[in-house]
Order: sequence, then structure tokens, then C-alpha cells
Amino acid sequence: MPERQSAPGRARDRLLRAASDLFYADGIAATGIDTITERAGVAKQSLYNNFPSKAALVSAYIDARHDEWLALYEVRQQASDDPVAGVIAVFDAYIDHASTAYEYGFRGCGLLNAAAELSAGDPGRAAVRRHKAQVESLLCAHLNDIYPEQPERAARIGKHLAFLLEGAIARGGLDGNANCLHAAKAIATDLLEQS
Amino acid sequence: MPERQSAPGRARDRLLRAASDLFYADGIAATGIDTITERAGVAKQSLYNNFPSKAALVSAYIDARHDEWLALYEVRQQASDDPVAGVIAVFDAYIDHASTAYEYGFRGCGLLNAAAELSAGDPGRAAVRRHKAQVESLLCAHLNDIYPEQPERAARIGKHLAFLLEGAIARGGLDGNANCLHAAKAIATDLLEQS
DNA sequence: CGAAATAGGTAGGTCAGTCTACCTAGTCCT
DNA sequence: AGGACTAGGTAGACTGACCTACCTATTTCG
Repeated sequence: MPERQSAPGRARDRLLRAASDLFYADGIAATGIDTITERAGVAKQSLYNNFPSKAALVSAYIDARHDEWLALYEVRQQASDDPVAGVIAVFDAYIDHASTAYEYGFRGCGLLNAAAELSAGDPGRAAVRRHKAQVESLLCAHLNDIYPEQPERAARIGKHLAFLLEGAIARGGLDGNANCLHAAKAIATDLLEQS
Repeated sequence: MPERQSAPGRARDRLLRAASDLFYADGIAATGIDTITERAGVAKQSLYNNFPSKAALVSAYIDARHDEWLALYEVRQQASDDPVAGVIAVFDAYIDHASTAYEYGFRGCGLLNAAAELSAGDPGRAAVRRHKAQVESLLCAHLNDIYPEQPERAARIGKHLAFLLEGAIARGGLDGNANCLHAAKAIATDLLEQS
């Protein structure tokens, strides 16, 4: 009897996974409660037992997506303590994350797409901003190791690489594939080598 | 009697302008027909006399936003025939475009935000992709003038600058201001000078 | 038992799009 | 010149679909 249907927390996981897939693929506003519960194979009330509202589910989606990326980054990063490799690990983490979404096609950064749908004051937007700030600060930390005597240069290149990466993700999302991400990784590699 | 209320095309212009403001500030799905007609000061039926559907209005919004950008670029570009200035004109056009939206706060690239809300097969997404391709090809054209003997180098730097610009716009939209755009312009200027 | 799940329905609201009925300013035709 | 016609506008009701959120009643399982 491997299928337990009513283990506690199981419905929550299924809901969050289904919602993540649908929010990413179709957008937040275009995804209704019934679609989520149906895909999760869960009763509608189970959603409201585990999340106070759809907005809370959206918020959990944003946090989960950030955590996913961070886990992928740490796997990539811990393989080496070369700071150049650390910078590249940031790019690889996004490439890895993109490939997990390949089933329904790459749509760019789920967090950025979510932010585009949220109103100006929504706390979700702040969470997305926090994610982007953390990525940039990871880049800067590695660059400070590469240029230990030039903190402002490190900060400048950190911003440069953050914009490069962000743009590649956005463009890749338009195209529906991760080619741009690989191109950006190559550009970043060159940039670090030549300087 | 200076106010003609029923001049042909007048309602269409007012609708497109109102819809553009609202789509950009609040998103497409979050903006209803009634909100648009109310802001335009126009009857609902006038919308359906001028546009077959909301989707057509969205499509017109995307085209209009691209045309706006192109007009701003041409003003910036025609001031000089220095190819480096031509590259910078692309950045300046986005800075100019951002300042037109300052009334309600900068929200990044309206076309990219729209694409995030459109489903995979929507023709609007193709229009956005066309806009991005045109921007990159303008960059590459200037770079081909800068490096006339190195077309592949020009193409590579063109992609680099396109990603840089795209990322800066996206990040600026999260922050709600155009600071990132100015930073990216400075980075691009450096990049062209040092090489 | 009791916590957590299930199926399914309901309330209240919003949205896109249609419809009716009326108004106004030009244009055409005799 | 003047009446009829037309194009494009206004106001507002209305339909059918869908959405979030809540509710009821029942069942599963540790």
C-alpha cells in the first residue's frame, strides 16, 4: 500500500509543486485555484487548509523558487574554491535551474515574471528584489577574492555580470530556450580572463 | 465650440493611450475593459468599434511602445554619425523612454512585462522578440562600423551589450527607477573605450 | 478519537463582450 | 437650401463564464 493519500504535509507539497509549475508556465493571474488543485490531485479545501489565500501560495512559490536556485548554486559552488569558478557557478546555477523547467519550455526568471504581475506595493516584489540582491552580492564576494585590493572594481564588475546574467535570462525566456545563458556564460568567462 | 467629441479616430487615440498607461503600470490581466474606457473618458462600445477585442488592444499597445522607443532612438542617433555615439544612443533611448513613464514609476521594459503575461503561442510574444532582435541588430550595425574587419567580434560585443542593457532595464523595473540604466550606460562606455 | 483529507456546492464578485437606444455632426442628393 | 442618410459617438443594462473563498458533509487513517 505505497500510496498514502492523507499524510500530513503531503497535500501541501503537492499543491506547492503544482502551483509552481503552473505559475511559471502560464503566469499567476492566468492560473486559477481549481486548476491548481486538480493538477495536484487534491481537494480544494486542502488548499485553504494549508495556505490562507492564493496570495500566500504565490508568496510560497517565490520563496521556493529562490531556495531551489540557491541549492543549485551551492552544489556548483562547493566543487571548488577558485573564485573565478565561483562566479561561473552563479551562471551554471541558472542554467541548471532552466533545465528543470524544460518540460514545458524555458520562460526566463520565474521571479521576475512574477514581479511583473504583482502590484507596486506587493511584498512579493520585495522578495524578488532580495533574491536579485543576493545573487549580485554572491558575485561581488567572489570578485572581491579575485581583486582583493580593488573593492570598487569588484563591485563594478559584479554589477556588470549581474546585468549580463539578468539580460540573458530574460532574452532566453523570450526565445524559449537557454542558449542565451550559455552565450552569457562564455562572455563572462572571457571578461574574467582578459582582465 | 473647440471640443469636437465625435471626430473619427479621436476615441481610438484616447483608448490606446489610456490602455498603454494602465497596461504598463498595472499589468495586462489586472487591467479591465471598464477601467480603460473610464480613464479614456470614452464609452465601452467605442472600444469595440475601434478594436475587435482586448487582445487586439494589447497587440496595438506592444506595437505602439516599440514605435515610441524607435522614435526616441532616432532622435538620439541622428545627432551624430560616430558609431560609438550610436551605441550609446541605444542606451539613451531607453533612458528617455523610462523618463516618460516616471509619472507612475519605472516598471522596466513594458514589452518584456507583457510577454511574461502572454501564453506561449501568442503573436504578441513574437512582436516582442522582433523588437529585441531589432535593438540587438542596431547595436551590431554600429559595432560593425567600429570593428569593420572583425564581424564576429562585433556580433559578440553586440550580444554582450544587448544582455547588459536588458538586464539593467529589468533590474531597474524592480527598483522602480532608472539608476541601473545609467550604471549600464557607464559600463558600456568603459567597455567600448578599453577595447 | 481526532486530525486531515475528500467531493462538491455556494456566495459574491469581476470580466469580456454584446445589445439596445439615443445623440450629434458632417455629407450627399434633390 | 434643406431633408435624409451615415459614421462614430454616449450611456448603461445584460449575459455567460470564471474566480476566490467559504461551507457542509463524509471518509480515511494513525
